[in-house]
Amino acid sequence: MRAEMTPREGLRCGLRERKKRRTHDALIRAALELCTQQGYDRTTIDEIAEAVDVSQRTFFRYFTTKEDVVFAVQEIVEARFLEALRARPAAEPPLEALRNAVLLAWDDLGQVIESIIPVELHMRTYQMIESTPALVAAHLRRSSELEELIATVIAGREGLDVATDPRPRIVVAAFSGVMRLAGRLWGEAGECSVESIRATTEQHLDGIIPAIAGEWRKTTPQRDHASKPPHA
Amino acid sequence: MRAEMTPREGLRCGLRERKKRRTHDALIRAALELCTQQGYDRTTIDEIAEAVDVSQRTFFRYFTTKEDVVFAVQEIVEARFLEALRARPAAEPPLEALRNAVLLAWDDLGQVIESIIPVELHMRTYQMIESTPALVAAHLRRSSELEELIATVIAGREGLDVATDPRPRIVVAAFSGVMRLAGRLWGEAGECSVESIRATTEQHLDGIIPAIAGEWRKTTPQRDHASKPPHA
DNA sequence: TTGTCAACTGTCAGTCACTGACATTAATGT
DNA sequence: ACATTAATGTCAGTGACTGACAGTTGACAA
Repeated sequence: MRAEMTPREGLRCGLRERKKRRTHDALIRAALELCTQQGYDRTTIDEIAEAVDVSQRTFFRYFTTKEDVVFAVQEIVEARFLEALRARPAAEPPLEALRNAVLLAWDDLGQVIESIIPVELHMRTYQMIESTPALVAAHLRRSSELEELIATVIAGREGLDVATDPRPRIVVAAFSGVMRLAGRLWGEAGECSVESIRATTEQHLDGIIPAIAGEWRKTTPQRDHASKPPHA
Repeated sequence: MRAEMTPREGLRCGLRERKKRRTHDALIRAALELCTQQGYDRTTIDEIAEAVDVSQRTFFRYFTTKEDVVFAVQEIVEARFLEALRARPAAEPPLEALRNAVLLAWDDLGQVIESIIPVELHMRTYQMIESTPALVAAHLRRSSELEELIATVIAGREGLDVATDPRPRIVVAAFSGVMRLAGRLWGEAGECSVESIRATTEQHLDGIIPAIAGEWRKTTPQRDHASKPPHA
């Protein structure tokens, strides 16, 4: 009985494992498809289970809550980000490493999740999350748990201990806050492409230092919003 | 039918209003007392309603969700903070204004909420929130809504528009992230006093700029954790 | 004071997320 | 082929929350 399940293991396993993985992914697909179409709270677990032709009870054996299935894919993306962060050269200062890791994670997001759901569905899911209060709450809580992991990685890079030095947690807190802001603005903009969220993310991350430094009245915003950069 | 209710209105009103306010406050007190004692999810709405001697249905006429009653007092504190922020001299740069406003808000917190519940109960509530996943989620969501208001105030101070300039939202995002971090660490520390949370808050806010600036290896942490400043 | 109106409340039935217990089915190793 | 074990289905139950309707009680005018 393991709720956790590294997506790319269980390849050399028996029929039982394959079947499990199939229903697992089918539940995700059905849930996201239904929820993005009719709305999260207008979609019942019974509907999702019925779409995959399993009992409601079985759904709850794969996902402990209704929210869980929505974030199943996010989990993979997060793992990817952490991986990218750990791979960053030690010379980069913390905020820069975070920035580069997250941009890299966006870049090869497609390959990672396409085997489970279409990327377009994942993007729609992201927007649904941002527009559903209950999911926003869950998303924020998950993010704050992720922050703890990130802070530990940053502390490791700098040879510090999160228990005695508050700085890792502080940068990560600032970083995560800005990440969420970017995600939210992207969701509101209605643009559904991976490029646009990448661009929004980059733009806001690069705005952190100037914004924190203060002295706004004597400087101009670090990016001109009227002239958007071309999508890479 | 108004769920919102400025706490200090309804003084010159009739018996009906007074009665309503009494049950409203009684529900808050009962809920917080029960939840902090036996835990949030081991406390049912029926229990709370029964403690105040009203029906479960009546509870839901005062608070739309079980979470709402937990955050009823927080709402007052938040309003207080916004008020303090608006009163900050225009000369202060954004982050400094935020810092000073939040510290002021902590200072006269006692007077504001003592009429509803004992401050000590409010502090215990804060810790309960931080140690209850469902409440952490709700708290984060509420905070993110508050962020939007704060960003507007900051933008107003600087003569900017949040729709065109991302900097207000960025500072606020960083600020809120750090605020939450401070609150969480305070909760884990077990210290239940107002002074200790004030001190933790101040310390972490003052760490933002140095932490963001990077170059950690060439500098020392801006505060020594071994020698705590005396409680004011 | 009394009667009418509107607001507040209680009761009841129902939905939905979620859980424990137990029986059933199906894959696995021998 | 058979015993073992994991996956699933069924069922009953809890707790948060909602709509509908009926009963009560303050407010206010006659």
